[in-house]
Amino acid sequence: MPQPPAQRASVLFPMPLPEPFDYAVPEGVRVAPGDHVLAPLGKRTAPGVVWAVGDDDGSRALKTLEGVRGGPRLEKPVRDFIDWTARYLVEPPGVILRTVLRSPAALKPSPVETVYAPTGAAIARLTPARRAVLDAAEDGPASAAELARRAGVSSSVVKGLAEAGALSAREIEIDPPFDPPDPYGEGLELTAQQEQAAVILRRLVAAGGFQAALLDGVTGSGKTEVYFEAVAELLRREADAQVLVLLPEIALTQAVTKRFEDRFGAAPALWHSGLPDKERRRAWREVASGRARIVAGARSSIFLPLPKLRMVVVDEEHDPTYKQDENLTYNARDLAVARGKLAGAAVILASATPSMETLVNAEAGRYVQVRLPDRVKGAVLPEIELLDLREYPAEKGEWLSQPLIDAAAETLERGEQVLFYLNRRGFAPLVLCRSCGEKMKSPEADRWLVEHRYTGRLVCHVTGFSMPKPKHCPHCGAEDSLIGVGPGVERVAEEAARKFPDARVEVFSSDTAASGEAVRALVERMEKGEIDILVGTQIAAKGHNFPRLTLVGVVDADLGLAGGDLRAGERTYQTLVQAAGRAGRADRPGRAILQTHKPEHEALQALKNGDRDAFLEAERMMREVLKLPPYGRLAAMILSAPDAALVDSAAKAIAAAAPVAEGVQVFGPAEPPLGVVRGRWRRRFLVQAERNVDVSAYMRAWTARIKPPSAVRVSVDIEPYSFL
DNA sequence: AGCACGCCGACT
DNA sequence: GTCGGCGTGCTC
Repeated sequence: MPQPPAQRASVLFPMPLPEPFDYAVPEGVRVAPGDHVLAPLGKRTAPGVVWAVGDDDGSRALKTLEGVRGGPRLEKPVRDFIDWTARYLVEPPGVILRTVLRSPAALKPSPVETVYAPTGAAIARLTPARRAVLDAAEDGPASAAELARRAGVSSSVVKGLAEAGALSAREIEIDPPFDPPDPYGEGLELTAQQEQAAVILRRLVAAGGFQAALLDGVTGSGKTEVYFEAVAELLRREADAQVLVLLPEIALTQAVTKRFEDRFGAAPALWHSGLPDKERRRAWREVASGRARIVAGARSSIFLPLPKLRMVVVDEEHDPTYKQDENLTYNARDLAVARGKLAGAAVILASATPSMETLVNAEAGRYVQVRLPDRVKGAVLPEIELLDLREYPAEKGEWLSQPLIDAAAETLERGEQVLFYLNRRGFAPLVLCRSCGEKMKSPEADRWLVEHRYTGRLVCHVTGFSMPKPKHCPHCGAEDSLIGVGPGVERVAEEAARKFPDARVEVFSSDTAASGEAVRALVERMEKGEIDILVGTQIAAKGHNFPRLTLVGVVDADLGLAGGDLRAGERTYQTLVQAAGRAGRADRPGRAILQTHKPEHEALQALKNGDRDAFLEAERMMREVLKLPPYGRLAAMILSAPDAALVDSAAKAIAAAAPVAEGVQVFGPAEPPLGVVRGRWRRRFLVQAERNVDVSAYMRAWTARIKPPSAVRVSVDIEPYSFL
């Protein structure tokens, strides 16, 4: 009998190796691409995933696979996405695989636990201890330890009852599947306009395959209800289809989960980077096995291996938190579109203030455009007023001007809530000496130290450096001469508490809500009306729905209009629209008051007149002339090393190795605004290319030509947001 | 990522 | 004389 040819398997490891490695497949073993295997790697055995299978041509002596692990196979669209993302982000594919395999424990089946329930059988010797356990078991099946705890006895009593036949033992999965969604449930009644939008999206789902759509609707227009209709349509059509809903990290609150429950009768599988191990394991396994149908998560969930992905929703698609800047740099919104293409899934990008990138794609006809210009249920867009601070200056040392204070007083009297928005953490953005004029600077970055009064410290918001506020000026030695200048949220909160002594005032910033959990708690207290005045940074301006919030006061609308960030104008506009959009989402009319020194600025005028198009047109022209995204492409290369001489010599060599290519310009090396971060000196190159240039390919070619010393770290950022 | 090899400083 | 620091290089 002829021997079948020996098989060879290429295995990708979740490590920064340049490519998959080849292994011989043992006789009698069958593997397919996507299978999880164990393979010898150097002196150890490492887990990996089969990337390709072929005949072993014997051209190279291969080691042999050590075993096949169980676990849900990574399907072709997921593997394709890993390969595509690796090339796009200029990373080894194993690095992307590693982020996909975020819960190694999830490859094993769910651990089980034995639970006991009463059988009702009579029992000969019913001691008090046994009686107590049987009573406790009436409350529902539970483990031996749990029953013993409830009954206040030892767990051996439970075992005894099980042997005597009064309790029956059953194994249950500790990680239970998620309840299936019911696509036939009643949604909220749609307005005519929402129904029109829903029809377009349903048709898009019915057509099947990849298509991206922009769902462009003002705050409060009911975008969620509309895309829920598309989700329901999909789940009705395809019995095993999966949906991924991306949300800004901050939006993963009780309120959002509840909306899914109300519509589909079941909570979605939730995913974010802070998930505890047990929940992470459960969610990953259920998602990867295809059992979880609706997954809602933060940006990292774009890497979940959904085998039957048919729809991706990116809610608040313009939100800058979709861009991850640390470790692996990626923009989940961009990856979502690519993933939809590879998986043949519909992609819905929803926003009240779409990014320029998405708008241009929609207008060029690459995305279907769906508009929702009105708010629902009679809720109207807040009236936006510009308050000229030159005309109504605040009192000296204060930041709220009289008309804003009056408006807040009226709002509180009606039992409604106020948000004062100021995108500045801490108490005062600058600390100086009254006696000699010395300004307190961060030791490692060219930044002022910010006074935080709650902690009594001076903090650098860039490096994280902090020190207690000194009693004496470090320059001239004068005592108690250091004073904070300018407003931060803490100082405005202090002022609000002074003006409204009976109001419950709280600060909402990354200092007072450091974890996702703390954010959720604060949002819930605001929803319940346990806070009267919220003084918040950016973090407070994102997609929450506070029905009793009817006044938003923007303390300094000019902040962010200046500065070198290419998206500063766009982002200021988006943030102010979002902040203003907080007001009056339910049936109460809202008001937004923007304090400004430049009421004539085009961004503010556009806001006031509700004229988004005028603002966008100005922004678009600027980008087009400067060949900035989406009219051009950007990439950055960032070097860092423990000393300046090393990073400079490496930068020189790397600059010399930059390939010459048509339509590509390389700027740098430049010392970035944050020249030194955590003891590492940094240098930065910026690559600007024509729209038709494959900037990832350019960066791959460049990085392949350099071999910097190992102490120098090199990272690539495709379409950078931050220029620090 | 691991893990080994390798070449310079303080210890029994 | 050795133990061990982490810089460098390799893993099919």
